[in-house]
Amino acid sequence: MAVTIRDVARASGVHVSTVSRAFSAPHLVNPETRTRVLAVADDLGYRPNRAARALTTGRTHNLGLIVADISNPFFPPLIKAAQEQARLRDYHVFVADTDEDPKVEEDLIQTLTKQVDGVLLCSPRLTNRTIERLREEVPFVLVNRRVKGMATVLMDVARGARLAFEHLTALGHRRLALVTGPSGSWTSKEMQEAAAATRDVDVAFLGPNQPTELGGLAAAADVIASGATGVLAYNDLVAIGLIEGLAERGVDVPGDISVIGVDDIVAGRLSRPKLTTIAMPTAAAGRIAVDMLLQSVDSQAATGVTMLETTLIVRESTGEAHT
Amino acid sequence: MAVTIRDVARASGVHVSTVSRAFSAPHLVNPETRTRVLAVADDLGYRPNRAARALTTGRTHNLGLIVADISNPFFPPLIKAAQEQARLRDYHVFVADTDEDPKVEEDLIQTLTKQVDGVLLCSPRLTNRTIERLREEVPFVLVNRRVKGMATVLMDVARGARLAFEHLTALGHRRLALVTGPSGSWTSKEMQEAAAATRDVDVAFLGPNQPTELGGLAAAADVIASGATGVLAYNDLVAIGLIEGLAERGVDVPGDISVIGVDDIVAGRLSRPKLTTIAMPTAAAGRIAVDMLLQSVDSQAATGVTMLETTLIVRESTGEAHT
DNA sequence: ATACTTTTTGCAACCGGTTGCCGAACCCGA
DNA sequence: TCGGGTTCGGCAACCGGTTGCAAAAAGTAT
Repeated sequence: MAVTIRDVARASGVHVSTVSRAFSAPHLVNPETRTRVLAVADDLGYRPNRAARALTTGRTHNLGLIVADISNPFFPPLIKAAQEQARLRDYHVFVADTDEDPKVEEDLIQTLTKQVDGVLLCSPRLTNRTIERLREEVPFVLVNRRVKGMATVLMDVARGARLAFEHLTALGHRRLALVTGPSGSWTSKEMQEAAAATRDVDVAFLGPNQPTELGGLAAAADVIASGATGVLAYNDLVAIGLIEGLAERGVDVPGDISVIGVDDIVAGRLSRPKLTTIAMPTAAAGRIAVDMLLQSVDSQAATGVTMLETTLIVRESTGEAHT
Repeated sequence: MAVTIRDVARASGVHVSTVSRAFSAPHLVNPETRTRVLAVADDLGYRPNRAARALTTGRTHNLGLIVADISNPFFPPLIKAAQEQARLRDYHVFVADTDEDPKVEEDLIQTLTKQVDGVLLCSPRLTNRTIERLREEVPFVLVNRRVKGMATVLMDVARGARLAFEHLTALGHRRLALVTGPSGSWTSKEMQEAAAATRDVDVAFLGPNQPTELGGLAAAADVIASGATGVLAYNDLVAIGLIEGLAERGVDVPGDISVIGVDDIVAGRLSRPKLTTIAMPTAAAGRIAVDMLLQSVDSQAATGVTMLETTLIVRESTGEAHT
C-alpha cells in the first residue's frame, strides 16, 4: 500500500538502514549515496511512518495542549502560535478542551500522556498536588499557573491589575471591585493579591464567577450591590457580560461605573463602549511555552519561569468618577 | 520503563497474545482468564502503546480537523463537539488552523495525512480539484463545502439567507445588500444564489471580504455607497464589524440600516444592538461529521450528504424601513 | 606493500503490539 | 471409551522504522 523504507532501499540498491540514516543521520552516510537515496525516495513519494518511528525512538513528535475552553477568545491566539511553533519543529499538536472541569482535565492528560512527548497546560484548574503527580508521567509546561519547580510561562497579571486599579483611582474612583473568575485560577489569585496590595481604596471581591459573558452578566447585581464605581473583571468576556448586565439594570458604563477587562480580545475592541483592558501577550506565550516544552523533552531539565509583560489599554469603558 | 504487554503476560502467566486478545478481542479468551489478565494489567498500570498498535493495525486512532481560523467563534463549538464525539470513540483529534490560506491548508493536510485515519475539512478554501486529489490519500469529510461524491455535512445557509431576505423585505426594505466572505467559500456562494433567487428586490453583492470584524469594518463604506437599507453579512463577526463601521460614519443600526449576521455566536447576543442572526447547528455538525468520518474510515463507503437546518433569530439589529 | 584509521554500509535485533495458524484441552453425544 | 466439534491459548511472523555492532571500503602513514 504505502511506500516504505524497504521499497526505497530496494529501488536505490542499498540496505534499509542506509535509507533510514539518509534521513535521520545524514552525517553517517556518503553524501553521494544520500542524494541518490533521497531522490529515489522523493520519486516514490516516500513518507516516513511516524508510528513506526515513535515505536523505536519513543518520541511521538506530538504535543498536547490543554485549555479550559477553546471558546474563550483568549486561547485561540495562544493555540495558533503554539501550533505554528510546533510545526516549525516538526511536531503536531493535540488540542483538548476541558470544559473548565478539573476531572475532565485529569482524564484528558492521562489519555494524552501516552501519545505525546509533552503537554502544555494552560490555565489549569487542577490542584498543585495533582499537577505534581502527573508531571511524573510526562514533561509539562504550565501557562498561567505557578507550581514550584515546574517550567512555566506567566503573564504579569498582577502588574496589569495594579495598573488597572491605579488607572481607576486616578480617575477618582474610591470604591472598587474585583469580579473574580473560577476558584482554581492562578490569574484570579494574582489579581486578588494585587487588589489587596492597593492602598487607600477598598476593593471588594466578587466571585467566583464563570469566566464567560454569562458569568459577567450574572455578576452585575453583585457589582451594583457592592457600591463600587470602578471594577476590574476577570477577563474581557466577563467585562462585556457585566456591561450588558449593568445596562439591563439601567446602569451606564462608563457614565455610572467604569469597567476594565483582561486579555484584549477582538470583541472588546468592537463592543460598545470599547473596552478598556489589560492586554496579554498570548501569542508570545504560546510560542515560548512550546520552545520550553521541546527543550525539556530533549533534556530532562524542565524548569525555569518566563514572565511576560502586560499592558493597560485605555479605551472607552472607563471614565471619571462623579464626586 | 513503561509497562508493556509482555510484563503483563509474565505477571499473569499467559502468553502475550492472550493479553492482547484480552483487550482487543475479548470473545476469543476465557472470561476467567480475561478478568485475571485485566486485573494484573490494571495492577501494573498497563496502558497499550498506541504507536505500536498503529503500526500493526494501520489505524492511528487519530483524526485531523482543519479549520480556516480557530479565532473565529464559529469554530470552537464545532471543534468541541467533534473532540467530544471522537473521544467517545477512543479517537484523538489534531486541530489545525490554516489562517485562511489555501496553501497552508494543503500543506497541513499533506503532513497530517500520515498521522491520522481521516480528516475533517471545515469550510475549506481549496479548489475542488485539489480536494479530489487529496481524497486519494486519506478519508475526508467536508463541512460547509460541497464536492460531488464526497461525504459532507452542510448547514442550510441558502434557506437561512432566504429567511433573512424575507425578513428584511417584510420590514419594508427594498434595497438589500449581501456582504460576502472569502472567495473560495461555499457559504458565500450559497448566500449569493439565495440572493439571486429573491424576487422583487435588488440585492447588491459586496465583496469579497475577510470573514472577520475587520472585514465588516472595511465593508461599511461600500454598504453606505450601495444605498442598501437591509444587509445580510457573511457572518456575525462581519456583521459586528460592519455595525461598528457604520456607527463610526454616523449610520445607526437598526435605525438607518438593518443588519443580519450568520452563526449566532455569543458575542452577537451581547453586542449592542443585539444581533439578528441565522443560527447554525455547529455542534451537531461537528458530532455528525466525526461519525461520518469514522464510518468511512471503517468501511470505504465514504459518501452521503447531511443537511442541517438553520434558524433565523430576530433580535435588535433589524427594524422597519423608513419609507 | 603493509598495517592502521576512518568512513561507509550491511546485518540483525528490537520497539510493543496484532493476528493467522495450529495444537491442546474440553465438551458433547453415541 | 472414542470420535468430532468447540473453545482457548501459544507460537511466531509481521508492521516500518532505528541503532549497536561489525564487516567492507577507502584513506593514511610507514
